[in-house]
Amino acid sequence: MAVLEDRGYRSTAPRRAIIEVLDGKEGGFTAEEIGHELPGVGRATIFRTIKLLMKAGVICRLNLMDGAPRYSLSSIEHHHHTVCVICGNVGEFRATTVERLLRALGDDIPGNIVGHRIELYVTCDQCTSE
Amino acid sequence: MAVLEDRGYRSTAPRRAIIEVLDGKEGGFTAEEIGHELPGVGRATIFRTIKLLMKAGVICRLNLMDGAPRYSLSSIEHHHHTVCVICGNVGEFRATTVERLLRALGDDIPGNIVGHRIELYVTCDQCTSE
DNA sequence: AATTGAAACAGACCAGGTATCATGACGAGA
DNA sequence: TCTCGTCATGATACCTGGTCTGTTTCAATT
Repeated sequence: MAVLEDRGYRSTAPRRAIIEVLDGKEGGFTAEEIGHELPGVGRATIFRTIKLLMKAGVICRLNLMDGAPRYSLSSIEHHHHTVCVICGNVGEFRATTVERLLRALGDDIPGNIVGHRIELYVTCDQCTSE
Repeated sequence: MAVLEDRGYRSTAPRRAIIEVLDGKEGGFTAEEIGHELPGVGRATIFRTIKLLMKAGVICRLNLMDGAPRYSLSSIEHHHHTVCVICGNVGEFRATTVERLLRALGDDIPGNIVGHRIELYVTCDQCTSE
């Protein structure tokens, strides 16, 4: 994860620590969680670094069904999310058909589409089997 | 708007006042806005009533691109939203193709889909022309 | 009219996030 | 490797969106 150097950001200890922690988080995470695992790092720094990593495209923000925010590593370029409504686990999926559909939809919708958000709420296999 | 009576909720002055205010809000609104227009009504009551109206299906919650919450009247059954990234104006649209697509997508996605959220971010005609 | 339980209010509280600011760390260039 | 401007940091205060609690009020029954 040479995100920082690659993009000309300073490589500082707190940033490296945060990235290190994120690296192990496959199913999404909250800002709080990070703060909890890195008590030495200031709250503001955590939010600042999250924002920075979002701008860098490394992570993205999404909402649980009740609106609670959650972040997730984005391993692939453009994608959407599935979120388990029980455990909050986040998955990614990609569907070119979705994009094509949205493009087509653009004709029926007033204004210019500049972005979109698609979230599927699921009960994940693990939660279902319990 | 006989939402309250229809659903067996009590018809109280604050609730009626809130519904009255909402009735004029076509382009979405925030809880704060309502509170501002009805200084006599407690903050808690506003949030409670919003929640109640969501449960009743009268309004629904959505997120601006930065995650800020916004509410909007839902005139039609199941629909999705367009949100202007500049003025925050909210529109509705409906596309059965979307639903069909999502159903098809379900096969490729682990877990059971229990809900979804689709938001299109646009620059509305009014904002574009300025 | 009396009762009563749902709903209201005020206000404390919580979570997520931003702004401010003095201090400290990076790292490019000499 | 020293120096110095710039950028990042942590502490803290603040903001916004929303919930919880305890007490009071009021709508709907009796």
